[in-house]
Amino acid sequence: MNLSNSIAQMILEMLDQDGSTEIQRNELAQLLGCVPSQINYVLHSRFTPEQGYIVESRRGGGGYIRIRRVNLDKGVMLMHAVNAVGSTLDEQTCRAHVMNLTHSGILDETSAKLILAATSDICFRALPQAQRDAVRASIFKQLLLALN
Amino acid sequence: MNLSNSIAQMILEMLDQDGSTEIQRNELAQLLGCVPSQINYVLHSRFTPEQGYIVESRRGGGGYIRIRRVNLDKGVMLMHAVNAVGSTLDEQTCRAHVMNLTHSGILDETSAKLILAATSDICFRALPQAQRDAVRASIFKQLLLALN
DNA sequence: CGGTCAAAGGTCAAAGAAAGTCAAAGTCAA
DNA sequence: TTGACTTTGACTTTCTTTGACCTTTGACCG
Repeated sequence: MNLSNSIAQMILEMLDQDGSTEIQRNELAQLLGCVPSQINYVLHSRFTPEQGYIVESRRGGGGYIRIRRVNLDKGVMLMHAVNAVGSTLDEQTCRAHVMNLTHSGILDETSAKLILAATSDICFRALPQAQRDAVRASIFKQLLLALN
Repeated sequence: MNLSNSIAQMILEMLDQDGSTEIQRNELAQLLGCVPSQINYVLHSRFTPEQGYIVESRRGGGGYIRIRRVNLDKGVMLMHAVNAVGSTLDEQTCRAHVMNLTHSGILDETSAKLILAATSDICFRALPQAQRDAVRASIFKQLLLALN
């Protein structure tokens, strides 16, 4: 097997722990007996966002390269939720959806808070009961679409 | 971990007490076994006003360096925006508010997108014109409050 | 007073430590 | 043989560490 594949596999193994790992470029290169920039090549060819990875790094003393696996089907999950909502949506069901997405790691805390705030019944005091759930459904769907 | 991070962490811990701390540059440097100007470096790279800190100091005998965490008046700015909105809010004005808060660094990109989505006219198709601006005002305020 | 001095803290530039870029050379399968 | 993928290494950029030198402040002394 070629060098790049070995490096990729090694990184994959490190990711298996918890979907995230931090490496020292030079150290890893030495361990593998390759040139440091080889690591960059592997990262660019096999750990791209399209392939579901986020790579962050820092230069200088104490520098590092952090690689995280992200949930590739974020878009899919969001669309799923959008499609599950009909033309009306009551507050309880909406909350359930948000919790679901949060647990799946698709919504961060702030986004979840915002969505809950925008779909809370408090916002619709001015409206007759009949219309509240319709507006909530619209807003919820728009919000999810905005995140896509 | 590198020296600068250790220093920063130590300062952060001191700040945890009450959001404000006073250090002696030389003393701290000696404690950490580093050169005193290293402290300045950390202060300049990690405790800037942009990052929500105010650093004051005094030279000479009995000199000191005081570091305070400021609220970057996020709360204040948000409340300001909330108060600026009456019982109705048209889409244009709303957009202006969002842009404003984004520029001030109070809203990140995702939050801004979500707020725009939730207050967009598309969400209120089911409502008569008269009610749209009222609901938008409610939602916008709820959103800002949620961020506080 | 005004001057002097020691005790802080401040500045800056050079050296060091990572990581990033890029283009040239090598490999390999179709 | 060619084109895509790999490998290498020289050079660049960014962040950190260090040390020499500068400025400010307050106390003390004549």
